[in-house]
Amino acid sequence: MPPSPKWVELAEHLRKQIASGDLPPGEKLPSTSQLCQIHGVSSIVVRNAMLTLKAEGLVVGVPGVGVFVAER
Amino acid sequence: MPPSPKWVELAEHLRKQIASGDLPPGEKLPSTSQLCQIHGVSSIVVRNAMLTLKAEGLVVGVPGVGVFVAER
DNA sequence: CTCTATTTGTACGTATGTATG
DNA sequence: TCATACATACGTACAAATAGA
Repeated sequence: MPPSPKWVELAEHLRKQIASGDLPPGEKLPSTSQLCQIHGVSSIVVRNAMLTLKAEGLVVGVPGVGVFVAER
Repeated sequence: MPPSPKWVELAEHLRKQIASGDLPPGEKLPSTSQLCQIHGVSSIVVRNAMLTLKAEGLVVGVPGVGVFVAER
């Protein structure tokens, strides 16, 4: 049972929140710094998770504003 | 016209090679170090490109061996 | 079978640029 | 103009897996 990487777990965590409606479309996610503090991880973990979620089209990053849940 | 990030260009470059058959399924891609040297980029660029391609299911990484083009 | 080299994967830190408010 | 926040980019280290001598 290979332990999942931190960034995978973070990505799945956010994916669940989006799927469950806890994070509705248009909702702003916590900032990178906030996610680092909340989950006790480094920026790389958050970075990789965001990169994956963006590649999946689940979230959209807006520079200077934040990362938002995609509309569809 | 926003200049595409290096890792996006690298990912698209590899994607084209896969789509065109230049890199057939099962083919081994150059190693991370090789890609860094070939394209004159850092490991982060290669890392992000690989992360994206793996998320898309286009390539499969095998630790200790290399990264291969997915079978389908 | 053991040792070593190679390669991928994960992880941390930091700097610069850009865009928004 | 300044503060905030995301995006890109570079460097490095360690662990695990595999192949080859």
